[in-house]
Amino acid sequence: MLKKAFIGSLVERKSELVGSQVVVCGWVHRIRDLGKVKFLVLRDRTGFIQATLKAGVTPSEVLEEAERIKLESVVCVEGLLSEAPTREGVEVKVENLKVLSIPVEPLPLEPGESDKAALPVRLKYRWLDLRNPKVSSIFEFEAFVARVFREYYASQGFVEIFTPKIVAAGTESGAEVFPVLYFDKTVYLAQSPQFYKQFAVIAGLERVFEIGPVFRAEPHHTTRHLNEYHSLDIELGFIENYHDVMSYVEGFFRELAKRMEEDNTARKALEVHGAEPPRIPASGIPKVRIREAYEILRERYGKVIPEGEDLDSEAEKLMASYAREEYDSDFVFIIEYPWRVRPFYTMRIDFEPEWTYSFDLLFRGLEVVTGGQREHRYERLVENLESKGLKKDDFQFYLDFFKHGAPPHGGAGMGLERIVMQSLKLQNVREARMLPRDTERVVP
RNA sequence: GCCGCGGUAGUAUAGCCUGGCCUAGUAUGCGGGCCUGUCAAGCCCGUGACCCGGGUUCAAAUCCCGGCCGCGGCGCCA
Repeated sequence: MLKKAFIGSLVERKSELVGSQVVVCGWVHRIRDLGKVKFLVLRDRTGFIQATLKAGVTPSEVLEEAERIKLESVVCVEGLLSEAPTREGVEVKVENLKVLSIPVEPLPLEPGESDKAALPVRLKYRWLDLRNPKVSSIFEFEAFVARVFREYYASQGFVEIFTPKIVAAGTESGAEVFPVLYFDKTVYLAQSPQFYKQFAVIAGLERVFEIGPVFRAEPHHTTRHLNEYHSLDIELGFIENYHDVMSYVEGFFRELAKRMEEDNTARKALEVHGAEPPRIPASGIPKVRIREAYEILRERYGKVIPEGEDLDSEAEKLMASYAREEYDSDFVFIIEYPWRVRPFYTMRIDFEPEWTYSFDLLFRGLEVVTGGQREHRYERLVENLESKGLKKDDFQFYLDFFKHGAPPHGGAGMGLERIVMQSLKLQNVREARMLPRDTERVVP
């Protein structure tokens, strides 16, 4: 390895390393050339460090080589780590220098302040945008969320599964899937692992989770939709009711909030974005029946949502204010959604079939989780399908799973990028995706 | 899909409403020069832009129409 340590760790261990030889590799973030003294600020994802070259001290062939360096050149320097009046408190007195790469044309975007550029420009030159530590911290944070998700559910006895992304039919409707040419037939990109995570539960794995991409062919033009995003899915068998599912969802967010306080990477990301870990009341995330929500919205905010309709995004924001004011919570569960706005596999309430055992979780006013109890009784499932006007034949492969013993079960799907967006208070989900795919964008 | 807003150097912007004072200003980058302790280094010189097409007018970055591209709201959803 050319590089032995991240810059951040060298700086962290400065008290033991000062006075010793170090090798530092990174990108040239700044060049301050005073003629006979030259300062290079080197950067990697973990931090900055100054490298100093001085006429009469640094070997002349090294000084000469340093003349070639431009901003964002990739270099390794070797020298004595010394105390210095820099931000980091140290600098490297360069004795040897290797230029590994020099930009071949002027930079279209300056990494140091790329977050001030317009989003389309940043996305076009994302490899430069990501060099801005404020931007890379988003993806370190995303990895953190995924890691906590994986660790939390594994610790609760869930098995990680990997389901197909090439599927024969859409999950709920046919309209919002991307067709793909698969040998001599048309298949689709999965818009949810829904059927297959239920498959895994019924197949006896009982509790499963998956982190994977999903594809939505909707032509949205908003700050909260992507055509390709990552779904954090869970599904569990032998539940008593859908509150069991919500407990596991809440458990994850509680763990996530806790680890945001403890984890250095997460803390740093929150700090540079001016965000704080979410507030969850000790008494639990509040649960509001959607029928109550209609009333709250009407009486408290003068916002009318007709009975049996879904909440629109304004209503979701208002319910977030309600949760903050009444419960000091950044989260609120909206429960018992109307049957007409939920997919056919949702379990309906026995004595009120127009309503369902389902929920959404709003995080600071944005829907980040959807879940509920699934219908596991074969005949009921067929009825549900018919009630939605769907053809039984199109879903027979799925119905077959339920023919040979299916426990009561439920689950949820969470949008990874949305969780990152809301945690860090980003203005646009695209910022939470390294290379977002939207209606127009397929490169880079 | 429907609706709204926008497009000025590599980047970020001023100018547009109220046409002429625009030979299009500023910052940063880029090229060159000075400087032995800078830290968003500083100073000097230079470089570089009105999305495309049509129209109105003596005169268009500015007003009008069309196109292309971008952004956002709604719907739908994570």
